[in-house]
Amino acid sequence: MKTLLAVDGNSILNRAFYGIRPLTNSKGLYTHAVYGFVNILLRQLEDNSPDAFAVAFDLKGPTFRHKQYDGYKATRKGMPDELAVQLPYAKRAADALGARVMTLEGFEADDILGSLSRLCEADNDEWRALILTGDRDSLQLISAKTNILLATNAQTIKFDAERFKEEYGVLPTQFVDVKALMGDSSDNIPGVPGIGEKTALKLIGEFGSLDGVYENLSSATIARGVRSKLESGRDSAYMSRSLATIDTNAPLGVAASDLVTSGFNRGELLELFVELEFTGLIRKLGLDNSETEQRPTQGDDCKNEQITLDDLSSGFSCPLALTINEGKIQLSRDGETIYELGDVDVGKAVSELGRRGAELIVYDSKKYYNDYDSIPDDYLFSYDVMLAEYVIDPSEGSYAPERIKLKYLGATGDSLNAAELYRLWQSTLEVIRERGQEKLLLEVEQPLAKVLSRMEKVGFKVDINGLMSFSSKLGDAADEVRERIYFEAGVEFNINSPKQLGEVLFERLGLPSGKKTKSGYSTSAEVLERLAPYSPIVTDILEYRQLTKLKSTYGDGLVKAADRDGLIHTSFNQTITATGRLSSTEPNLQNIPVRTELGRELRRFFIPHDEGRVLIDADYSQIELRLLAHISGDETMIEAFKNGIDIHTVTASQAFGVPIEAVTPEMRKRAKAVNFGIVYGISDFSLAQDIGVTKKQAGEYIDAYLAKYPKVAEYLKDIVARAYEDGYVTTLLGRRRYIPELSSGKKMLKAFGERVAMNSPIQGTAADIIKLAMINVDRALRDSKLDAKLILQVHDELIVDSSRDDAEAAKEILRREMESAVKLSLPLTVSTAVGENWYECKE
DNA sequence: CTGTTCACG
DNA sequence: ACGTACGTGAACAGC
Repeated sequence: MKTLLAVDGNSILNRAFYGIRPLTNSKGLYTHAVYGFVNILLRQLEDNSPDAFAVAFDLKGPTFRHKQYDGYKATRKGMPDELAVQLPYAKRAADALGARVMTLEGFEADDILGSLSRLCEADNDEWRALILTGDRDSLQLISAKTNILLATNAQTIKFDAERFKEEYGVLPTQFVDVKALMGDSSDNIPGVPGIGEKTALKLIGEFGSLDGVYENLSSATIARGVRSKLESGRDSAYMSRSLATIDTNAPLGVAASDLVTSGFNRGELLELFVELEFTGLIRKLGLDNSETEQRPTQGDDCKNEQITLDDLSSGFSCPLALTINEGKIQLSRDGETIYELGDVDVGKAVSELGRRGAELIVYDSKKYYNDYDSIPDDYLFSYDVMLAEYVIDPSEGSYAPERIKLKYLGATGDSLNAAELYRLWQSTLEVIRERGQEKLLLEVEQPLAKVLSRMEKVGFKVDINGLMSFSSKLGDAADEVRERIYFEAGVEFNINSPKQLGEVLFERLGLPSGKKTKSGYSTSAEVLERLAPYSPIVTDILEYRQLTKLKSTYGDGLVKAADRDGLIHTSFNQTITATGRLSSTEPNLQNIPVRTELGRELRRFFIPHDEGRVLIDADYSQIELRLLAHISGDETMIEAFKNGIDIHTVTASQAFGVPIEAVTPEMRKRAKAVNFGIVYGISDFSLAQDIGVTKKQAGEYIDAYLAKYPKVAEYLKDIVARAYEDGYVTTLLGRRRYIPELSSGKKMLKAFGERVAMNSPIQGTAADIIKLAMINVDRALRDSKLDAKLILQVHDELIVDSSRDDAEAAKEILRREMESAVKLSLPLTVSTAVGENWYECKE
């Protein structure tokens, strides 16, 4: 006998959804339900080797049961969004696994399964049916030729007639009659009010059927209370039975033999699993291209030719992918053949290839610029796959070769050979072109990588001795404060442990505890500041925190990071942020203290490379607000900037309805907070928190602001609407950020997505602009032959290390190139300062 | 390895 | 009734 495996798709998907902890892929798409769904299906396919395979799904619309009874499933909530988004993927998965995906208008998946099993019953022992579901309702379908595979959270149990009888004490065919009496709260089937499972099973067991029960109502074995309930619930019982009965005669229009499976569609499965990032399943099923196709990836599979540098004739002037594997240079010009260069210096090879006009494709060009000194100072790679992928999707999180390969080639493994790289060039370039992002990649990110490499190599000089002595002073100060804290607390403890500190403050000393964190009391500065009036210990703790932070992160941290010459070479990461900004690590030079005086002192130890040199600091004034004015086109705001009036004062004057001269410092402070809030995607709550007014008042400020800057209000509304429409937002140079949070069902996530939609175009455009400026500044400084070099970028600020003689000229180049990086409807202004150290570069 | 805190734009 | 600004990185504590 042949086997038909018929699956209740919705039911299995549901089980997986609730049974597995939520998981998303890197795009934020929920995937756990599909993951569980696929695994359950795979397991059953393997265990039962069915000849035919069908997966049935419910449709959205009403079924015949709804027409019969208004209340049917009325208490069911709709599918949560996190599950709904996975439904189409489950259908694709079912199809790719070789199933016939079936739906039928007016019927539920259950009815399709019932009707399929009926087909098997009626066919002279050619077919038997296995029904996979998580729903016990289907147990009524059990027969000699139909078994149920009941999926529970832990396992899948096979139900045949015997097993059913064991568990329920009645026959499968009697199951609907039991339901008729007991009802089903999950489907809102009423049954007979007051009759539960126990009574229902007993009654049906005794009288055989619903009819039997009602024919014997007067029987002595029925208790009086039960009898009266049965009498008044008679109509409800019959209606309930009808609702609970699975239709086995739905018009399917197929025979079991039509559902014979042709097995996995491996290509489809691979594509789907790549999108969902089910790497484990790809491996398990061996879907990886590198094993299933005759494509080159690893050693033996690909055509591998040994060549020498001399062999590289003019034939190699087309784009060439270059990788280094096990110290050997590999080249590919077609994505198939790998040419392996013998023992050749990488820098030499690159410059030789460049001289012959070859355009080289690499992965992570900055690394090559940094690692191979013999690459000529003006040499640029033609294409960087890592940066390309960042431009395609800056929120991916990881740009490891492993992930990019999986996404475009469906190949696993973390190595990258030249043939693979070549194919990644083809695939990513296609996407980049489609979206018009060539300029962003080829004229911004790629040239920037070279600039960043130069900056990293030059480094920022620090005064190590000065830094060490500052650090030790911080240590002494911290020791003193620590003793005071121990005295005030009456106990010695680890002040830097939030756990221990919380115990001391809120339990031992009994201070009023406010906010909580996941793991206990919050002891953040915000909380402690509120506690200051209660005990002098909190001010000491705040001071202790500041001192130890400055000492360990900056004092000691920077000393450790400096090389023997006192140079700090940070790493600029170009593929971290979702907005297009850079980040800086090991050490982070983008968060050197400035806001408090003591912290700011650290900047005195950031000095030029030599005696006779100076630092030049140039920063964009209010770049984000200017961009808000430009992007929204708000005339009032644009005018204010054009006239050079302080924007926060103008805002205060507008929002409070007073003349400019009448704006008080407090008004300006609040207006400034609103300006910031707007850029971040404001909420009244947070604004209130920030400036210490009521939520209501904060709301009024926002309303007043938006009324005075109507185009800003319009921009914020429009950008959110567009983000919902497109699923992403863009910057001036076409940088994209996808916002999957917007399609989340969760209110909080959605609200977050909306703030991201408001903020990213502004923050991202500012990032675009300073990147352009950096490329132009670097080029202009080099062309001018001035002795001045870019050494640091801090988001809206550039720092140059210059000879004293060239400082004025370099400063003007900085200003000019930064101000003219893009042309907007209002000027971008830059303020500059020159000093003996970073601290002095102010005003 | 995660959470908390705090440094920056 | 709930938790809230946007974007980062480093140090430390404590599982």
